[in-house]
Amino acid sequence: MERVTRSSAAAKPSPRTSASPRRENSNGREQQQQRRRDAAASAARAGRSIKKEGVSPTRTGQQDPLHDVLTATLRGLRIRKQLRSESTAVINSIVDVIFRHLRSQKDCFSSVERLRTGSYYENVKIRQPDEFDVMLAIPVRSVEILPFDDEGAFYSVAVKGRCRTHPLEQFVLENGVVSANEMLTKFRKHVVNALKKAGMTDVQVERKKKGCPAVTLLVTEEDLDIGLDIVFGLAVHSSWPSFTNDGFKIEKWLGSKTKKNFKLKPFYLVPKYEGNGNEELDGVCARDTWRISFSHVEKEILKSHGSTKTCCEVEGTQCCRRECLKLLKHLLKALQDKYPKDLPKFYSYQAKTTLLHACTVRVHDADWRIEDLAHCFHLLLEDFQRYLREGYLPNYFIPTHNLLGSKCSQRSCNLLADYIAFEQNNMFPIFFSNSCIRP
DNA sequence: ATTAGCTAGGGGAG
DNA sequence: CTCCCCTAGCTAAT
Repeated sequence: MERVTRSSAAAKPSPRTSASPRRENSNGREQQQQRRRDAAASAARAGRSIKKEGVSPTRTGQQDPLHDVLTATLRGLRIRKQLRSESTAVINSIVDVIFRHLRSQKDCFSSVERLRTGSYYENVKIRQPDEFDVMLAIPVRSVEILPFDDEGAFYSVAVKGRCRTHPLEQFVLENGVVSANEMLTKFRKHVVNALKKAGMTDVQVERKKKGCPAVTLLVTEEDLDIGLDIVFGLAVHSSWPSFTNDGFKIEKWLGSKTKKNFKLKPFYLVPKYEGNGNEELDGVCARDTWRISFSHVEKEILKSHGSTKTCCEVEGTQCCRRECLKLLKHLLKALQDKYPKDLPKFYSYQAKTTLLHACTVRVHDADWRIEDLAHCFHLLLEDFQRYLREGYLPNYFIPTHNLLGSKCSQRSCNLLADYIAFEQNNMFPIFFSNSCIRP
């Protein structure tokens, strides 16, 4: 464990409670901040004087080697500022070209809205700025949404009253449903045309993948390959499907007023299906169905994730919710790299969902203090292992939708749980393997 | 549509 | 470590 020692010596935990503000305009403000710094320092001293107890990571873990390991790991996961600048510049210019092109169309695509979603824009992207998700969604009203599967994840869309002037009319099939497949194909053509018109020949368009709601673009920037998912979607302005009624339990965490406001917002449907697309139900083909998405809500609650408004603000207490998610994502990725045969079908959305469930149970900011990172991460891993052993991880919004569904066998779930347990019990040796350390 | 003010986060200087 | 500055993204006023 020589490496652990070396690394923990290098990493000094720095509670953000003692971070200074950017500007200090007045003396009163300065004094106030000095008082806060003093308080933080004395709290840290008190923490250090508490004796270590028990086997699980201690709270107030400043003296805990595990805390140092995790802090050092998080440091290594940070995205370099320069890389960030370079990649956002190129990504933004591409998205801009596509967005403007769509807005200038004569069809329904002229009303698309741009939504930056996914981990990069949620500030939980790790290591490299190499994956971007942008959803371009058409707002729709007067449509009827019918569940396509038992779990409530997939839906078909029909235009109410078959009105001739409905913007989606050109994509309505004989059976009355709006064809996800045809809309995605048209969307794809628009994207390709936009890039061609702008002369962006260095942007590769990835082959269409069955059941994938995005046009994936590949950009090579210096020594970094960037994947840009342009996700197509419908923004449905009507009440959320009843399958959401037992999910999204944020009342105790973020409050019922917050929840009510979220439920006034639209939900999204993306052209996505499972299987080969030919399965039919009530005359609707799977390839013409949509999967529900709440990525706008996920982004917003990850950004303002505190039960108090001041969580993580300079004036407030610092929490480790996002840090826990970064670590879990990183652990999952590292294990997948190490055991590619065993763990093919896991993805970071499962990690995000695990965190959302954890926030729903451990609702207070005090349950996630940054000093308790090791303890909080420990609990999150316990949660994740429990879902894996049960073979059931409910979608945060649609609890009947199992994110460890058919594609994740119970065998691979158990294996992943075993690997996680081993890492947890051995100070995460995988965080010290070559692939996890930045040169 | 443009712009100014704000926050989160990286990182450089000392 | 502290202090300070920079950038990207977002929001709301104009």
